[in-house]
Amino acid sequence: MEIKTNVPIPLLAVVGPTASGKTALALGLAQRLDGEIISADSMQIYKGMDIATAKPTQAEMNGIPHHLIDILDPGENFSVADFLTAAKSAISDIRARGKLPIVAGGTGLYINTLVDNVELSPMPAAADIREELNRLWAQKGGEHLLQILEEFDPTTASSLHPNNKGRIIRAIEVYRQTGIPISEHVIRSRQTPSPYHLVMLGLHFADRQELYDRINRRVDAMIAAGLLGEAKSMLAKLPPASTAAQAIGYKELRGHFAGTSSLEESVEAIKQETRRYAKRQLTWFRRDQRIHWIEAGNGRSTDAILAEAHELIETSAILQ
RNA sequence: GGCUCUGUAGCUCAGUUGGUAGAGCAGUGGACUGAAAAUCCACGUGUCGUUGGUUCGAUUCCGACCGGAGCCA
Repeated sequence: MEIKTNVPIPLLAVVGPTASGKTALALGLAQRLDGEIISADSMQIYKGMDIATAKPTQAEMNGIPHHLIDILDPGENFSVADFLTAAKSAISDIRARGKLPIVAGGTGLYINTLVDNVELSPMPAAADIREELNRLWAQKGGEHLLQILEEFDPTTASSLHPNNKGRIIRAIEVYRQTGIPISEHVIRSRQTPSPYHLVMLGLHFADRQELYDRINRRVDAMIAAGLLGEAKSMLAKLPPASTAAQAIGYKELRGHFAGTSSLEESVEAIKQETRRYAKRQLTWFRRDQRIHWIEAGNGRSTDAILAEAHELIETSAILQ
């Protein structure tokens, strides 16, 4: 759905690592600014994945409309492209209602693709090509596929490491389907300027350990809230390769359910994987100079964070 | 109290026939365009327990001391 207007669309983005308090901040802002929330989270998309994804409950949502949460069954596939379509459509609906769209979430790729107004070119699924390339990978290895890629897309080939199977295969797949190198697609996708009057807020922790402590505590709380049961029933019905089965909090419990590792070990693994995930998110968001970082640690209250965020938004004048 | 073993990176441990040391894990930094909670890359200086001695040179050999473990009393 195209948004036809020359007037910039106000858009608020709330980003940060997992367990940093994005949900609470986005909710507070939605209440104050008459907004609606668009979740940019690759796992909260799925129904039933509630505890592991720290999805806000109906009560916590407090009447604020949330978009892109619980829209798919866990076995279904989803991608950035699907996110982009759905998020744009949500924005235009929210605008039509005269409300402020607030995109909040930890999936950096989703956030950036939306906020930068990336236009992905049509790309039909090509399971057969992918399968063939996977076979070739198994037979001849990454160097060989990289050489193939080099022939028609040296730019991408030189930026990929031979071990990076997924990206190499994807790059070849794109060229085979469209006749255009993926590096060229990337350039074309960025030609339309962003229609948004954007304010990006990021939650920051001066002390990394404080974030990690929050993560550790949240995992314990998830266990207390029944993560084991949720994980068991999800894993039972999901194909191991599905996106949903890769959620942190499920895959680490496989060993426990199989009896090959103790519950304690599995819980430690969840904590560790969550910390690593947070670190990757920090790397992703750190490079974005547009983000206004708000200190969320050092014992700052939700109200203080909210007040600072509110002030930043007012000075940005996006709500004119 | 005696004997034996042991003390090296945040952790578990290698190693140096004497020339100041390296793996795994943890951790840190980075990349990222249809699976992104995924995937991939890079990064190892540490009073070699302390202190004396021998030596051109000691983390390495010897002594004492301080931790830890075990056995005997």
